Amino acid sequence: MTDVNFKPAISPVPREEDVASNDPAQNEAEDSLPYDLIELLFFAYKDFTGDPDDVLAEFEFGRAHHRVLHFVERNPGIMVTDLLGILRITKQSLGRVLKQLVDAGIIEQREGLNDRRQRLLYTTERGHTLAEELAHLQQRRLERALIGLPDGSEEIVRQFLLQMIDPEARADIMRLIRSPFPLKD
Amino acid sequence: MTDVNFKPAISPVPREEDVASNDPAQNEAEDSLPYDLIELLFFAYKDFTGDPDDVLAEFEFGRAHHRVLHFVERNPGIMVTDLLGILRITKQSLGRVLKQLVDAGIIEQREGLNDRRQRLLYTTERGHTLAEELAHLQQRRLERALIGLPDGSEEIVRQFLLQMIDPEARADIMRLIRSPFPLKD
DNA sequence: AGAATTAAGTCAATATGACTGACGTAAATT
DNA sequence: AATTTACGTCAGTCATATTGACTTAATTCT
Repeated sequence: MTDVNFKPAISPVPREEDVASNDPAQNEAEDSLPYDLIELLFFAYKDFTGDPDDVLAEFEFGRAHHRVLHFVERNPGIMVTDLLGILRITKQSLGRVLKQLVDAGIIEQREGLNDRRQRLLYTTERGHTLAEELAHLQQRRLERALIGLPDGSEEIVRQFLLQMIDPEARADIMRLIRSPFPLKD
Repeated sequence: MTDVNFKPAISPVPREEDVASNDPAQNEAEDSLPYDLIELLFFAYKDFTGDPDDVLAEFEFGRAHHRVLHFVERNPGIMVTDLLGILRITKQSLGRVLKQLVDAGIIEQREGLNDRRQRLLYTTERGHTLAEELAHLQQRRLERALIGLPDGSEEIVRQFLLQMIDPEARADIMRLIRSPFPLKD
């Protein structure tokens, strides 16, 4: 395993296909769009989730707990099934995380009024406080990111993000985002 | 475990602190910024990484492989140490993923010319092709997300994303993003 | 020339968050 | 009465990350 032969490094030579044509218009066609946006999005998202991660680490919670807490906070009384649908994870994955949140007194389960099979999810006071703290961290970062940008930028960013989402999913997500209260009953 | 008592659900009642004042200006102060941007970003990023994930799954690779491939593609001849710095992961985490990429003929290691301890990283032809395919998927999604937005929106989004990143890290990332070639030598 | 540092890799153990598939129970619906 | 739904659970697996310690080889510092 130690006697692998490494070739000596070559000084990086542009690949044939990467050699730019002298006609700028021709390059635009293939390369018009921003390699750099890919990387900015990567780093931006990392820092965006980093703020909550730091707070949650003190509770020995991770990002999975944050997602659950967030959507329960935003959709009080949500059914387990609907939460699974939003997060696109399996019952088993949710199970462990949810149990820990309930045990920690962050989330509360209540029997459905009409349907006693349901265990509707609510944040406790403590959970509500934590959820707010985390949301504020992320809102502050979003505010900072919009500083100095021209009027209307927030709406542009909103539209941009919405159009990043698979078209089929947009309507559902729009509804989810606006609705203060559960999706079905 | 089965004999837990669930309280009956309460119909969700707004919390005291959440009851909106009749003065809209007062609400703006606390709640000015978009809860919905948080969620849009969550769903947008999920779909954004979903495209490459699907392709990579055919190779039995995951997102970790994508990140490594991407930054090697963009920084040919990068040192392992520098790659660790970019990804902010440990040597051990990188180790396994990198080995799999090398074994699969996606990434190539070459001994440094000046420093023979280095195993500089390059994509192979195959790796280059795969990296391009993945980048194009993401670029296409970014293009679609910018459709119908006013002129200058791309620059606004770029600025927004940059400002989402921790200020201390921005300069480094800017340099990384522009530089076609390694950071040090 | 010898000591210290750096680049890279490795071993071992662990944690988190996800997965599949199967099964069970209670309650609601048909 | 039969079927479906909501929820939970058991058992096993996988991918990606972690920490800490240690090794080897090569370079740099004094």
